[in-house]
Amino acid sequence: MSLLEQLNKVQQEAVKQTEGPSMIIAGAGSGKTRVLTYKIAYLIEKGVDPFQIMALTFTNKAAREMKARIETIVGSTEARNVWMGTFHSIFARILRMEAEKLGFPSNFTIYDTDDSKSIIKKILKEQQLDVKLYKPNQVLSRISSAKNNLISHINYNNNPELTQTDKESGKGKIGLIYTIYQERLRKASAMDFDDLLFNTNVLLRDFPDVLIKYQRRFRYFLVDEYQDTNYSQYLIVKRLAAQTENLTVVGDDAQSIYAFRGANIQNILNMNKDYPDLKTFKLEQNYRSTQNIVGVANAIIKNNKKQINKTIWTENDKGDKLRLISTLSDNEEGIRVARTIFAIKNEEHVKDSDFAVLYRTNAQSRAIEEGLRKMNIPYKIYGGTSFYGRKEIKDLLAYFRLVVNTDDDEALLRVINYPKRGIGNTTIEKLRVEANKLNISLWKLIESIESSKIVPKSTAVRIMEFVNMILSFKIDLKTKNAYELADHITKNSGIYRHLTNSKTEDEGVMRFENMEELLAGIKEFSEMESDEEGASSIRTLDEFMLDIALFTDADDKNKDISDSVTLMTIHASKGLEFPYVFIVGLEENLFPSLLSLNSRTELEEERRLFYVALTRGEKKVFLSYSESRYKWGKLQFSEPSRFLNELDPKFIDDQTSDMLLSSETNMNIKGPKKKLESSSSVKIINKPKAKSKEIPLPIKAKNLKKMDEIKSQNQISSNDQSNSIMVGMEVFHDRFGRGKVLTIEGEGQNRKASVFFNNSGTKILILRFAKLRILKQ
DNA sequence: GTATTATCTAAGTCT
DNA sequence: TAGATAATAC
Repeated sequence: MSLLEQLNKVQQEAVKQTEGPSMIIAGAGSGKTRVLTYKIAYLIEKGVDPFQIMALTFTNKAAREMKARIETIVGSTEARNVWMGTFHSIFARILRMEAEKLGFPSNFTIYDTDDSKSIIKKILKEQQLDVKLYKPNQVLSRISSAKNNLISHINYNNNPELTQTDKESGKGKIGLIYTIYQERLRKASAMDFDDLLFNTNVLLRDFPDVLIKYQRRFRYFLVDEYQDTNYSQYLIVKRLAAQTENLTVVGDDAQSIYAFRGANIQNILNMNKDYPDLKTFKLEQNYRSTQNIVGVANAIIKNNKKQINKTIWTENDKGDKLRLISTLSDNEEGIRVARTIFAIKNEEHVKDSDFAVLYRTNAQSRAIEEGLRKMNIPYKIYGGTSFYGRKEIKDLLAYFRLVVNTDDDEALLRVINYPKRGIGNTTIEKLRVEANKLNISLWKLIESIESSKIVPKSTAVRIMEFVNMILSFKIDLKTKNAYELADHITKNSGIYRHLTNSKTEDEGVMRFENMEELLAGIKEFSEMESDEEGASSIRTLDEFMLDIALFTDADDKNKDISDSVTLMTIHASKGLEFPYVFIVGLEENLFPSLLSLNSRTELEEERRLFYVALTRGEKKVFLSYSESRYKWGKLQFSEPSRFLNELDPKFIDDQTSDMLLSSETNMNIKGPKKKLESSSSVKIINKPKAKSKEIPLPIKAKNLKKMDEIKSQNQISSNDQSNSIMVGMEVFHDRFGRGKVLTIEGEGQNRKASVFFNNSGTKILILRFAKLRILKQ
């Protein structure tokens, strides 16, 4: 079978081991995804019904990619029937089908972290607890880890160990908060992320018939990134697979980086205890990276004590040594990264999308972004405030949520007075107190607000208008398609008018466009054919809302298409690969994080994180650190990361800037080291001074000053002809030779031309750097 | 009830 | 620095 021929020996054996429990320990870049997809394809070709296969991945993106790959092997009709997705999305789907058994409606809302946090804050207020002591994030993570270990609020309060710990830290009320929190979720017909897994366990534990149903339905289970599963996920898999034990888990203990979220590495280490006849396969050959990269990564991970013994090796080229970039400030770090990318692009003729910049924290993206913008290099950021995290998007989605599930208190509170309709804080507070007293959702209270005497009559009228509006939307839920209804809601709720009015300023324009983008997305969804069996012919808004809370930025399909540099956290980069990788911010207290230095386990997780980052690289890896960095608006000095000391010098090229620049750009950025150092050190010292000078200036003058700064920094070479180049001219480029200008874009610094060169095809050039000579006007 | 201003405090990673 | 919340004026 040709399928197997594309795999190495161990990979083949892993694929052919279809029956019974098996574990694949897959080193970084060893073709893990390949094995997983081929195994699924192999099962299907062997005659297994795709409906009987469940494949669990870590991200939606991974699921989508895997599905696409399987499609190319077995065809789309077969591939589409495999149940493939994240734990959260797959089990949300099952929970919706079985919801009433647990006392939930099938259209329950999934609360995201913001919703959860806002509930916690309200509870703290009601209970008059100190927000500084009970930090919402901490409370939430305590609750979350309880849930991930399947400790219900009842068990929590009955667990002396847990309650004792809370008391000792002065937070004895966490158990109570947990209880109230769960009540609120229940009242709102909502589940948070952890509940999706927790309640799946409850379902499979308390309803044997349901368990049997799914055990019969699914005969083959495959779990990707098994090292990052938590107890809750582990138990779901164990329960479902108990019947056939046709379970394949794939993972790499060296890449376990989600312990903070409850991931338990024991799940992988103890596999053979749960399954005595477990077959284990080790994939140790790396197909991704150069020998140098593999060598560095191996040396780094050796510093960790706990790990499964394995040796990653590669037949790939030796490759270049890893390069170290050292800068004086975070801004300079951004510029240096950008310049290096620019130089490599020119030198090696590679795409923007061949580059990734990886960092430990999202906050680091800004300096990098600035650098890239200055060099006109397109980039896309994954994570951070995602599209769905934007205020205007959340507001609009809140309307949709409320229409789907009127008990969704968080959604209601978001929109009851947005846009303003005269229902202010005092009223809302009254309603909340009353609803809590009656133990009902806000909607149930306001539905019959007229007959109660909670608020003055004029306010009650306004509330009724709101209620009727939502009800009028709800009528159309099953008759209109998602887009028609979404559009209708947007226009009739006042949101459309509100955003149109705010369009006068730059930020307003963006919000308006975001709204349009969301609607466009819903339109696309409405026109898509449903792949559910027996689904009705129209795709409705409640279908669209099903797992919208589970979508993240990384799932944005549009991002995959554009040719641009990728910026993301190392966590988000897991499973991905790029020819050129920059790992930035390698400084003590940043990477490893200050918060990880208390324990060996946490430090080892940071080191695994570094390992993951290194092993993303295919051809070249750059490591950068800065001697100072802005944190909380203040300049902080930093020392190089301890991880840099762990690097084996024989893999490292420690000549910083000069080596990085190609001859071509070198001409433009002549003597960069000296210039940069002096200019940036001046910048650091001057920063506070400049600031105090700036304060009295009116805003406009301040902006002008900033523009000047940017301009002067960007004045790398004053190329005289660059502005006189026009479409149609014949030009000469030092490297590409003779060419013809096809189009011109941008102004001044940003002026770009696409030029067709006789020898090397069409190139987009930034005129400021390209040094084109005009041959013929 | 709403708009504007002042003050506080937070940034660790994600479904 | 920036977003969230509290305080203040209208």
